[in-house]
Amino acid sequence: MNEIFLSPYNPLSTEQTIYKLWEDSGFFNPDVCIEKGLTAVDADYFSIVLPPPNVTGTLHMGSAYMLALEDIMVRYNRMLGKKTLWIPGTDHAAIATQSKVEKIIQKAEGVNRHDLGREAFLGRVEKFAQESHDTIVDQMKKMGCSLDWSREAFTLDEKRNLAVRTVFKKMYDDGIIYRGHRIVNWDPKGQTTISDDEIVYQEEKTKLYYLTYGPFTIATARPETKFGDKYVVMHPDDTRYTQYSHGEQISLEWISGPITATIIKDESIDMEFGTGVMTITPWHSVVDFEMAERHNLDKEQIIDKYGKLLPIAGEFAGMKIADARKGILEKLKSKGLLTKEEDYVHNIATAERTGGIIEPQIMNQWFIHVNKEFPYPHDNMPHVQKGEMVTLKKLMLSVVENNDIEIIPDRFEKVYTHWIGNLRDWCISRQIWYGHQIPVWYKGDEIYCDVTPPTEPGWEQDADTLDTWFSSGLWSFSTLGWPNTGNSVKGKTGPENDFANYHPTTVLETGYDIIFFWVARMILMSTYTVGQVPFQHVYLHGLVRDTQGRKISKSLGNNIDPVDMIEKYGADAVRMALVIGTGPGNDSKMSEDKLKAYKHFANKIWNITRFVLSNTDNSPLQKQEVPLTDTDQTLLAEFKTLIADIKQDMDTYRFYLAGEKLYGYIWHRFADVIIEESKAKLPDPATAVSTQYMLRYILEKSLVLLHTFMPFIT
RNA sequence: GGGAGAUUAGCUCAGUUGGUAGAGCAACUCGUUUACACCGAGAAGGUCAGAGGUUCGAGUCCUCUAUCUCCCACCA
Repeated sequence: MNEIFLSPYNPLSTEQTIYKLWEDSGFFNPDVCIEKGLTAVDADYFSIVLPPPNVTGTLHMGSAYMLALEDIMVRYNRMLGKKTLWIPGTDHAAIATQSKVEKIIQKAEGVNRHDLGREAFLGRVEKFAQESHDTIVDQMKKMGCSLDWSREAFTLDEKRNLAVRTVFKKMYDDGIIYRGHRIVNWDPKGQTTISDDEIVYQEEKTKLYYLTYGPFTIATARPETKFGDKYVVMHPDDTRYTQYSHGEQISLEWISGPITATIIKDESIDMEFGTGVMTITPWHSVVDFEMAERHNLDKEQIIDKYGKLLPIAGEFAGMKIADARKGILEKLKSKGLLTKEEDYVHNIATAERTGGIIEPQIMNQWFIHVNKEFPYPHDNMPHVQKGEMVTLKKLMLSVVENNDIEIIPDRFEKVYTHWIGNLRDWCISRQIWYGHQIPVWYKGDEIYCDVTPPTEPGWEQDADTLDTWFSSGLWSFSTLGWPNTGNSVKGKTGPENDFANYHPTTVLETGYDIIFFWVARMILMSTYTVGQVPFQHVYLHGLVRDTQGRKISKSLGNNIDPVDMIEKYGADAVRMALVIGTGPGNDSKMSEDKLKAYKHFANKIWNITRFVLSNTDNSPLQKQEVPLTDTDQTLLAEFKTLIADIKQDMDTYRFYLAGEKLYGYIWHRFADVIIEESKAKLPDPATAVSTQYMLRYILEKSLVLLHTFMPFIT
């Protein structure tokens, strides 16, 4: 017996050297496993792409949970003999990373990105991203992740950029991507558009002001936007206003003087709210914009992109809207137009990353058309025929409704389909610098879109970059060699054949909080671009919260660094604590008590091993069958039943159960009962050999089973 | 406004198709037996939120109620 077993288990001193051994072995690379005869060339495959962590700093416990779950799946399938690929990578996270670096340089040097200029600023961002990347990779290795580092990817590297440009061009040619003046979510603070999903609503207590608008009374929470309102809208069935007809013009006195207003009848009006009459501001409200589109009404800009009032506001022009409100109210009051005000609670839209208050604006931006019909060009989707007229929405719905993709837990299928139902065109252009620049060039009125720039002089590239989720959406296939997959052959080894061998990926394992951001976008991109689902199963994990059940956030300062926990309790204990007791889709709380318990378990395993080795080391134990006592036969049969049970749990994604059963068996059955009873049987020549065989068998198999959960100690 | 989830031992949470309630931590008693005190043995602790229903049998299925959490939409 190795004398290492004489002292308690020390994870810190062993984990790093063990990870090194794994890396040197090359077994995380499926090609090496095939070369060395560990995996059959024609074996089934199992593949996962790692949800790439944002290069905005360090990993948190939530990422550690994700890594633990995925490594468990990957090691399990690799041990089953499947060709197993787990691709590592990181995400440039465009706006998140840019705003983080902007904050850093603002604080440290008092400069903003415009002071530095595009090129110099991007240099800073790249340096920051590189440092974050290195930290994150180190953290992933400390967690014991069996990722194939030879295939590492970055959402903004050259290969992924080629994939982005290729998809953009294809969508542009198909009319799926279009440029147009449409209402978008403008963040005056970040000076960029953001998508609907990047909006965070915050409750605000304010006033609802009632204003006299000719013969009507209208209510508004934002008097500063009302300068240009020249349409007054009511429900066609509202009996209070039957004397007014659609299109009728009336003259009235408004904020800056007399105006002519037009009556509009629209069924979207809620007769119950306020007076049942409202004026509209199509340039700065999504709902009003849609109404204006329906009736072909004029739209006028009131607020500029810095959040300041335009000349239409008369003496208030140039003022920030928040500053102007008071003066505007006074003016309304003095003109006798303000009749009533009451307390009002509503939600205001803010930008997730900058906290800026969103001001809807009509702008010329790039969009992905989710409702445009086109003939489906691929012929390998089980429930969509080649040539069938589809939309991106239909594709996204079809694969989940037909179970081409299984979502675990299944209640999220409803969440997903409901979200698709409400989906609007996706605004993909961003006025930030860090990201994939849009592959479109302009010369006067001419537009040129291609994978490569135009060769003639005089063309200028669109300055905007793409929403970070555009490149993330391609992740399942951009990491597998696409678009250079022309010679990709199933059954042949090497990265050039990855697409044929490993796509669709087997499982996407990620947090339920990014089902819309990412899961849906990957489904959109993959079914459209390569005619395959991106993954066959989606396993959604919950959030890891702090001991008080709060969300981990920077402002609360309650982030636990997994590396600190690994140093204190060992990576194996961290993995067990994260995985056990938490089913898919459920949030969990991280407590040090739980970590301590699994560190003790690691030590228990250590001592079990020490006992078994010291009692079987010098025995003539061979691989061949040993005549077993009835007792030992029963014990082994019981153990084999457990293995079958655990295998079933593993196959049905119930890792939390499998881990708990292993824990319970090893500690409270094997150690507390079987080993205790063996102490009487070992010295007896009649039972010694059988007992030794039985102990050794259970120990070795237990370690194998436990390896997926606790790879280092086992 | 729409939807989802939770409510089980003092605390944190498991409990897969309905069949005698489980784990970790904490607390209690005993034990320092040559794998382990990062241990073992034992005992204690729950009308499984409440009410009704289905069933031979319900924490598990159905209905309603209460409380909490989250997601989506966002009304001038």
